[in-house]
Amino acid sequence: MPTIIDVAKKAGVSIKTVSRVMNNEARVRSETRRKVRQAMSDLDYRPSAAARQMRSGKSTAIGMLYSDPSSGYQSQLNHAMMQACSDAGRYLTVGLFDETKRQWKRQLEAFLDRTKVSCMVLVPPMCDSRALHDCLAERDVKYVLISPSREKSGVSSVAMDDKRAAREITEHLLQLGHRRIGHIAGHPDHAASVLRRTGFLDAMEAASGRRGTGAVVSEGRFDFRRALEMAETMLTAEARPTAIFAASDEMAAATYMAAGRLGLSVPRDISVAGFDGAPIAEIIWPSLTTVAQPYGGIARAAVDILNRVEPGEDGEIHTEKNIVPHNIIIRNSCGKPPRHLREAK
Amino acid sequence: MPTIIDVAKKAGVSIKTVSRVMNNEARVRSETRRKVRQAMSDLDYRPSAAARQMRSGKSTAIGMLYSDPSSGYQSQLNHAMMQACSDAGRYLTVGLFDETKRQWKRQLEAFLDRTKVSCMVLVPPMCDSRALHDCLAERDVKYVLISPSREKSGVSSVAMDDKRAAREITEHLLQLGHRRIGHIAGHPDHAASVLRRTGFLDAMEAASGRRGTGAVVSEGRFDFRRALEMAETMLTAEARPTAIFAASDEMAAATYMAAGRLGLSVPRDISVAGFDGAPIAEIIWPSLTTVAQPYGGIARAAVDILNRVEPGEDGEIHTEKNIVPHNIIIRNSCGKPPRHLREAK
DNA sequence: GACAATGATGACAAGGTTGTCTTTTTTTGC
DNA sequence: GCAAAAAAAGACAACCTTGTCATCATTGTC
Repeated sequence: MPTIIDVAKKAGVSIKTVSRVMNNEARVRSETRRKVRQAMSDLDYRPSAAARQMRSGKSTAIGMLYSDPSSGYQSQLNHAMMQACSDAGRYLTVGLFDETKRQWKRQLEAFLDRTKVSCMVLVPPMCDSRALHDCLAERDVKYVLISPSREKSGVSSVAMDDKRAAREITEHLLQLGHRRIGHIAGHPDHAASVLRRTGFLDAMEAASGRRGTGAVVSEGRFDFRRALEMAETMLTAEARPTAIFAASDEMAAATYMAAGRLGLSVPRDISVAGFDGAPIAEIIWPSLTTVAQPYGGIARAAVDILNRVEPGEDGEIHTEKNIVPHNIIIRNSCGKPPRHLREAK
Repeated sequence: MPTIIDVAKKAGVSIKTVSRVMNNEARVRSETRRKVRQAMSDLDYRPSAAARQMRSGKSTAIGMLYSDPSSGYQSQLNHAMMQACSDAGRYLTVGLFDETKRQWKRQLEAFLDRTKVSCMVLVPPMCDSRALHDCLAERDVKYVLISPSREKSGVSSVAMDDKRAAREITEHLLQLGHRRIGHIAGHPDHAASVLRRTGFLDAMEAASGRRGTGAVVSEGRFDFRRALEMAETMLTAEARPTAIFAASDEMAAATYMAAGRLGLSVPRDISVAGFDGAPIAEIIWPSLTTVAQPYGGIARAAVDILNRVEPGEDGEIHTEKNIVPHNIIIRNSCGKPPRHLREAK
């Protein structure tokens, strides 16, 4: 493996100059810079993370805390972050973190001491903890929030537009001819749940001209069993909806099960749409129309922001709120409403 | 943060001696060893990973390759490994790895060069790739296999006993009074599928006295839709089974759905058991009786082996095949067979 | 044309650990 | 009780990078 010394020899400069070029310091002639860059790529040189960390006391890795292993959201994001870091030539260091425990602060400090990370990505629900923010600020760690419930001044964030996605998938159902649509909402404490519900209601209002018309909302709270009950209630009601939009793919799967119990076929008798783009959406049958969370885009944006944060570093951090575009994935779970239930426009 | 120098001063010895104690080298008097250990814990000293890596050119982290992000198995194991490493005071460095791509070897070498890991954990399906083994051996990387299809001499492995677990959960169904039991098997290429099917058939044979009696096996191949079809076929057959044991929790969920469509209630009309202990098993309703893969135990055992491999290192590696005990989780998806379908003992 | 100011580059130390070699202490054998 | 051998402990360099300070070259000013 070539070292900085090899590069310096090859470029005919001192090692310090190579260091300057690597770190984008000023005061290097562009001609020299070019020579050094050339030598670096010729030798396929990669700086030693260990040596850098030793000198500066900081790791170049990006830190990420991870609380709930069973959460599909966190593991998907984890994977996307690994990919994004890898693509950007950086590393991801994940730490297990239980924010509900008393000693969370010690746990966090141990993580920071051991890994020496100087920049982090905060995911829900940790990204909303004020105490966590304070702790990181105190130790001078830069961070980016992913899908926070509320923005924080001076801190960049990355998120998808939940409200708009919910509106769009509802519009898809409306376009198919559905006029009476149920929504199984997530847990009201999650910011995303509220946004999705609002997007749904907005679309219904735009279609009917009046808020609430044709919309049936119940709280599934991201809980399979509860969603199962809610869906059963909806589907046995007098004027049952012809489509159900669930705020998560799991709850959509529960809706499938409720439909199955009642002898209703998806999508012939009842259309179902989900949200998340979870693996289960592809797995279950018929495959589920859903909103794919742009995990990859979110992760790339987060890494990108952290990459740009470093160089400036003179206090003037450019804060941004990044909205990553999502995708509606049309699969086989939505069709036209059954003829006898179609309402006049 | 205290350094090795602080420890040496506190213990009244040279830094080299502290280093010797840390690395469990011979030639240190037990009295001295004690003093140093005391000083280390008094100061809450942690060696700097960066400095160590710089000196030795090797990272102390444990490497792990990760291919399929949507695989619940891999993400569960990933989490368990993080936990186990954290408990053992080590780090986990994961790399994304696509063994189907042509340039997998370059990808692997880049991973090794960049991370400098000297010991790794190989998970299915990578752990069965002979080429991968050769590549690691060539670069002198120690590794442990997790649930390999076949053992490799000179390499330790960790696994659960799939056959026995399948036998046990089948026995549970037999004890409840079921005599005609269906099995939806996994993909025949997976070693685990074959073991689970064998365990099932063994239990059925032990109960009935003849191989195959009362057993209905079909191949679900770990595919939701296929499992749905298989379950439907089983449940509409003339002499339908009163219980179905699926080789994965997902396929068990498909069985729930098939039952729902046919108007059968779980567990009143049909008992269902799964395998894996996936999050979905807790989520769906009724909650699923299943075999919990001992992810935590497997990860701990793997880390443990790697911890012990290092010190010896004098060629004589103690190879072991480690079987980690599993747990059958009894939930609410299995009951007695419906009265009219019970057969005489 | 001499001097200062600025820009570009280099020499060297430091950071925490371990390998090599050396020195000191203890044990063994007579 | 002494020499030799073995065990225990230490001194010092090396690993690769970056910060500090010094040096050299160029430009601008009077």
